[in-house]
Amino acid sequence: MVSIKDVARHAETSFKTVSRVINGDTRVRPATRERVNEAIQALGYRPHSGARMMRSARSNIIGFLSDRVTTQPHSGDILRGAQQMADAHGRLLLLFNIDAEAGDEHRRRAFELLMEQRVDGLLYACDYHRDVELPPEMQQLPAVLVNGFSTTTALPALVPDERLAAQQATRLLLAEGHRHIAFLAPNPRSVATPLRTAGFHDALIEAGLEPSSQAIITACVGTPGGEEEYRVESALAQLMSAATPPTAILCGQDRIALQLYLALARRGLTPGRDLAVVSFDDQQPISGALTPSLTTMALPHLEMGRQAMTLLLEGDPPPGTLTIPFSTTLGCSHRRV
Amino acid sequence: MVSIKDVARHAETSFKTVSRVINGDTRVRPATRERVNEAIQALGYRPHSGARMMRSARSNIIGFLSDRVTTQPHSGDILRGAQQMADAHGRLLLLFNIDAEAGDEHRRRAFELLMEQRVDGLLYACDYHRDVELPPEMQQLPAVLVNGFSTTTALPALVPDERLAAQQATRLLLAEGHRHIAFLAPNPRSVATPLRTAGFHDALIEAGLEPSSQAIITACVGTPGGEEEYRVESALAQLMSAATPPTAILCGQDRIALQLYLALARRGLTPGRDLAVVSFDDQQPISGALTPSLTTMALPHLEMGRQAMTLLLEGDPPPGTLTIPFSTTLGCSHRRV
DNA sequence: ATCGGCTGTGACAACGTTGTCACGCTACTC
DNA sequence: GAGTAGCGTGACAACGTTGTCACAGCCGAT
Repeated sequence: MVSIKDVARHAETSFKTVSRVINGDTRVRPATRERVNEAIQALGYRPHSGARMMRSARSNIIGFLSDRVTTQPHSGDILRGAQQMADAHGRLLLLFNIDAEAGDEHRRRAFELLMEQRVDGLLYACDYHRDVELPPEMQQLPAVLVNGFSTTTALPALVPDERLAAQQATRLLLAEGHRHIAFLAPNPRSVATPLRTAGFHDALIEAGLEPSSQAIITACVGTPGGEEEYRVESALAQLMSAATPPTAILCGQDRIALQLYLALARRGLTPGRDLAVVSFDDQQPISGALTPSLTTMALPHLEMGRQAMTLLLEGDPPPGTLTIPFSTTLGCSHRRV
Repeated sequence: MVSIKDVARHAETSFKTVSRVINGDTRVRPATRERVNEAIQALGYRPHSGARMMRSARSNIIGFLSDRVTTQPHSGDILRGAQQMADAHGRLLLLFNIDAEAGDEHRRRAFELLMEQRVDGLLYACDYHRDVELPPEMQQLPAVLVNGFSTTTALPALVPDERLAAQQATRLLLAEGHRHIAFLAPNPRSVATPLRTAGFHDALIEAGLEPSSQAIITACVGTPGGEEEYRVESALAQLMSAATPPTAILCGQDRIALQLYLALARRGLTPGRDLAVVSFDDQQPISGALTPSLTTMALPHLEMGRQAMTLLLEGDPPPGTLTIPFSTTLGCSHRRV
């Protein structure tokens, strides 16, 4: 491998001057600088990050520890956002993904390996919004938690603003004139569920409606096997047979919306025409394929990844949880009946 | 930061002996080894990868250059698989994701940055199965291409076996007794489309059927805007109004299957009961939410990631393209009418 | 003419680690 | 009892880079 000394020899100067050129030191005569740059080109010289690291005690590498990320579809957007901002700051991302099956000691080892690489900071990303128990040693370096929060550690954390999103989604339906809105709630064990329910309530109260008069049905439950089971067909049957059936349905997840689309189709009903539908998540494979197009609150995964990295690199992030708003993906499904 | 010399001082030995202990050299007296290990624990010593790198000219890091991976849902499984095997071999993954918007010079820079980190090898992952133009400098180090192939470079490559998968999927339907099978083909501009079509033909011929008598309809076309447009509703109408309507439909993509489910529901038809349906990809958000459960040929993304990394680390992979079989996700939708 | 400061350059040490070589000690062979 | 082999250990150099310091040459101010 060609080193800085080879370049110096080729450019007929000292290797120190080459170092200066590489690091943009202004105190190099233009002619010398030119010679050095030519030599670098000619020899295909690449600075050795290891040696740099040793001298400067910085690696320009950020560790990305992901807790089952990429298991859930599209949560990889966190990674993508983080990568974008890391790149913008001239950093690289060292990835370590912990699979669901892996135990705590695996996570500890992952952390250890990243530390050996002398990463300058750490992002810890969760696959879905949840409370995560972090090993205390994680406080040894600047770290930001993404898509999760930690009650045991005082780390800055970024989570999606579930409550606000639910409020916004409900407002969309209220603005279309709906007064009977049902909520098909996701898995009650999910952190997001009570928050989305609360946001639903917020909007109703704001509109002068009585939350208790609106139907909330749990449409997804976890099975003992860890799988999730959906009960949308029966929920819809229950809703439609009520004294005053809803004219709009807020789905707690795109998967629920998908099932609702199917259940409606079986009844000869079309979302956005016979019944308004709004959903959460904006999972592309679903939201991009449903017709009529689904109006859904898009999880800000990309944005969280970007902001987390920015926070880590620019800010001196205060401990505490920051909420990031969803964005609204407007389709036709929420339109006025 | 605590160094090897601090450990040596604490263990009352030379720093060289500490180095031996760390590197598992057997020629260290057990008592000494014990002392050293205690010192390492006590001081929280972590070897400095940069220094190691400099001495050994190896980084134990594999570069993962991804061409828009994580843009497509679930292609992140390639990353996950690669990570699994890298970990199993004691390597770390340095990620660089190139977004769709980015130009060629961005990719070149990404490569350059990975080289500066002295990665021991490189995985180049595509978001979907396609031909990819690679910069020639990529041949400077061991590299494997995943989910794509390169006609301009002689690199080992791994791609999903589209043709075989289509044949297997079709066989499933034939085994259920179907003799009239339609194929709703994906975007004709996709590399997978002709291969899946060929596999469909293979199975028909194998079963003594005349391919030309089976309907093939393109159900997805690219729009000038880069988006994809689905035409499943009209395709189904066309199929069902034919003289001999199909009793089974092979969908070229899960997204098509999703639309087919909806179109069938509108007609009061149920997949797996009134009409057999088999699909490709196994995109979790769709395949996990459709009822009746979808029978679909699962893209071997995880497996490709694993094998690519294994090839890179263990084998001396020969140039050329290797095909990896899909796995079959059995649902109810392919069942006998 | 002398001095002080600025500019461009280079010599040298240091970062933390591993490879090479050599040393002293023990245990075995003849 | 001398020679030899091997084991455990340490001294030292080297990896490629940057930080510190010094020096030579030039300029303008005194």
